[in-house]
Amino acid sequence: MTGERRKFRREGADTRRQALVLATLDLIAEQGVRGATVRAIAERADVTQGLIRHYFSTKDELVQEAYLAHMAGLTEQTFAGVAERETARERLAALVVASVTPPVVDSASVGLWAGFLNHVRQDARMRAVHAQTYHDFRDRLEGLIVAALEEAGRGPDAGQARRLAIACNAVIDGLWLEGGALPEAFGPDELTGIALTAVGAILQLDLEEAAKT
Amino acid sequence: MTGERRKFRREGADTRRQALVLATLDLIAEQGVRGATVRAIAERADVTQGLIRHYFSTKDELVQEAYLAHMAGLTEQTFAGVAERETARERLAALVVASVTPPVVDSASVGLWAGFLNHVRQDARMRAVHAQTYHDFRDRLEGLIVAALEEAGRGPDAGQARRLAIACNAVIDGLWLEGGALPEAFGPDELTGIALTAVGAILQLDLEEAAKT
DNA sequence: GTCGTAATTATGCAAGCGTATAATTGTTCG
DNA sequence: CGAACAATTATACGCTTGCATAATTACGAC
Repeated sequence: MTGERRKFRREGADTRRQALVLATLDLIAEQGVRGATVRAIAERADVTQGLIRHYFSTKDELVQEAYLAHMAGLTEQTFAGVAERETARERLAALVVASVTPPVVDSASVGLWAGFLNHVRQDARMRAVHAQTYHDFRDRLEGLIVAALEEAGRGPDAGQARRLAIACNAVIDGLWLEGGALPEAFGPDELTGIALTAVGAILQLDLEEAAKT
Repeated sequence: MTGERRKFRREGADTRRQALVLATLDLIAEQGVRGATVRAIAERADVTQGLIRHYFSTKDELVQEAYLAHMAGLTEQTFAGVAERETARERLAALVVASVTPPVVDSASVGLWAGFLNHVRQDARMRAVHAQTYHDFRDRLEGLIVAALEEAGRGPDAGQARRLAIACNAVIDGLWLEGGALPEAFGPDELTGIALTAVGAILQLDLEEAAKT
């Protein structure tokens, strides 16, 4: 019984890095940050742990890249299908609906986000990623809000637009969070209706009709 | 130089348990869950680590109790001073303001909450505490909303009341979260104004005037 | 007082962690 | 075909972790 050395295939750097990032996200989502050990990540990505050090000089570096990937994916999922809509109001409604619907609303995704938050509070680079993601999303939301209001003949000034975007973003974030953290607390389409009504009330726009398109 | 054994005082069980819980919360808030090791907690509480096992049969038990204490404290802080107000609308406004103002809005507090969330997703007992805290807060909020609307001559039905409470709760949660996670992103009283306007818009009530009382 | 006991300290252990480094092996290029 | 090189595996080290257990000590009861 000679201990046989494991066979392996060579892969490009991008492929391997991506696989490791994906494995990291899976593990954090499933078992929290504690479960995402170097050994577990390597096993999930079907490599040995030494390889991680070959692509990331430290584990924090890997975690940081995973965070970036997760946040980018979240924003992308949320805005998918928004641009196709005809009117600005419909685009806004589509964004609101997507924000509180799977796959964006998801227990694992919220857990992932929460797991990262403490890293964010301690690492300056991760804090920068966090701030950038947040402002990026809010700016795009603000753009949609301004367009929808102008479409309705009401152009808000800059200060108003900012405040409206913050408020709408808060509703969306709050519902996203609660929907992910307590999935069984809400009915199937309940969050969608509440989100449209609430954002509509804040902006004084009828979004519920616009969402049906 | 004989290694001198450490002097100590005997304390009641309640005192020590509370001290350990407080030390745990401090550490999680400051350094995240990773920093809250048994040894660090003991040092912060000025005892040796063995004592923790004397009061809590496992570390998770201590963490669970700390979570309970934190959530209870948060709710208590939020509702402090609400009952004293004259009208229901003023009470509601006071609650909204308190929810997005320090000490409730606080980076460490949000970090603490996020740090617990992953424990919550994995431990059934912690999930129960989480759900209970959330529903408790939302029910009290719903009570205030119904009272304020009735005061204004508009009594919502049960379904409406529930949806309004969920929406207002989402605004509050979202602003609480963002205010705590990105303190520098908002002006001093900005969150207060936005919260009052947004909740007021959802309920179609003027809360900004009521908050001045 | 001194005695009993519960509170507290001291010490140790096995497991898991991130990281470092040396040994192999697949791949590419002449 | 063979040599060079990077990708990958294998192994090990030092540290920290949560938990266990034995040794001490403060404090109240009598």
